Amino acid sequence: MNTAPISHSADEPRWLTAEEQLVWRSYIEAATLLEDHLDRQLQRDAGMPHVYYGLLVKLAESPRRRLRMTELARYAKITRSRLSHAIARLEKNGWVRREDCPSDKRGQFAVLTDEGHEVLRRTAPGHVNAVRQALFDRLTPEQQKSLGEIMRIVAEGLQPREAGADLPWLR
Amino acid sequence: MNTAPISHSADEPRWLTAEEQLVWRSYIEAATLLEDHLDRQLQRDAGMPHVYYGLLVKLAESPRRRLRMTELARYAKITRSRLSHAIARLEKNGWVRREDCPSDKRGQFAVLTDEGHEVLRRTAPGHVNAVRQALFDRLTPEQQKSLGEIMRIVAEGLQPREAGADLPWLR
DNA sequence: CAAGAGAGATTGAGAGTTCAAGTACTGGAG
DNA sequence: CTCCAGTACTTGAACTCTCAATCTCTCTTG
Repeated sequence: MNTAPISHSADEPRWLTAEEQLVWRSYIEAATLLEDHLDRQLQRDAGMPHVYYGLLVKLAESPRRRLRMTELARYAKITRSRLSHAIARLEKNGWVRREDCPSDKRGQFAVLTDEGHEVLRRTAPGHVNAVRQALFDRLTPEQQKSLGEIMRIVAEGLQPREAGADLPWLR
Repeated sequence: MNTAPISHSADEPRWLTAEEQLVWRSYIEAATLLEDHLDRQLQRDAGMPHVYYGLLVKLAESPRRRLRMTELARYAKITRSRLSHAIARLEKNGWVRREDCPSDKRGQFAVLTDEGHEVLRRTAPGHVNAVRQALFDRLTPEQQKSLGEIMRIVAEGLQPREAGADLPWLR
């Protein structure tokens, strides 16, 4: 049975094939479910959404537990605006503190407080466990490796671009 | 050099290995960047976030372009509450209309309007293009296949569970 | 058939995110 | 030194999402 010819004329979009649609659908579903799952887990056990938790982790891994706002935003792949709001909230919780940058009066450091570090220490095991259960425990080593490669490629493709706008790294 | 033995005692959490951390990091980054990218693309070109677009697509694919609220929520992997708010917004735009279910007075159908269908027709090419550019064009056929399998597994693992709470399918 | 458990959907308030605009400062060109 | 384009960060408003009710209706059970 011949269906319409696959002519990729200039304005005829290249629709997703049936297989591609399945892949895409699976991706969307898993990504949605996973993010929701982790958000719930962390909201319940640590009192913050997944993104916020990630910010604390980045800070904990940084020298002197501090990072410039822009840098932290870049690492976390979020906008500066979003980060400002997030840090404001975390500051209210006493988990992060802001500090002026001595060498650049415009600059701010986000600094993980001892209290913030303690929250991480207490909740990290539960979180790792959730990630394992949802992802790693279900995949073969080959699949894990493959997933890493794939996501690295995708992330790279959407990354930095040259500077510009409010989001040097986004678009 | 011997580091601490890898004893998985009951309360000692199984931390992620270095490789696992890299995979997880890549996943988070790619997922964040991708969702943001598509949200921007669709907000700009179609005037709605990615999730809302997905809702219209599901409706368009359904018989008589309609779906019960709960069913639509289940397909889209979101809570009923979220869906209610979303449909309210889409209704304001004139892209969706609600209809009572004749056989169950509690039930509601979300129905795609002609206007809604037209929005999809107009914006689908650009969206498919964005998805291709960000994902499919960068992956080999094997990687695409692999990604599909992986995400299917993950989604399945977080899926339904038995009935209960507000989210029969989410935990 | 009355009672009550449970399903289907919505609501409102609080929390988080986006977008566009604003403030404060830096660094290089003239 | 002065300008000023560009960088660093914040802000407020509009929008979206979550969570805990709430409301209506269905269905089972005694």
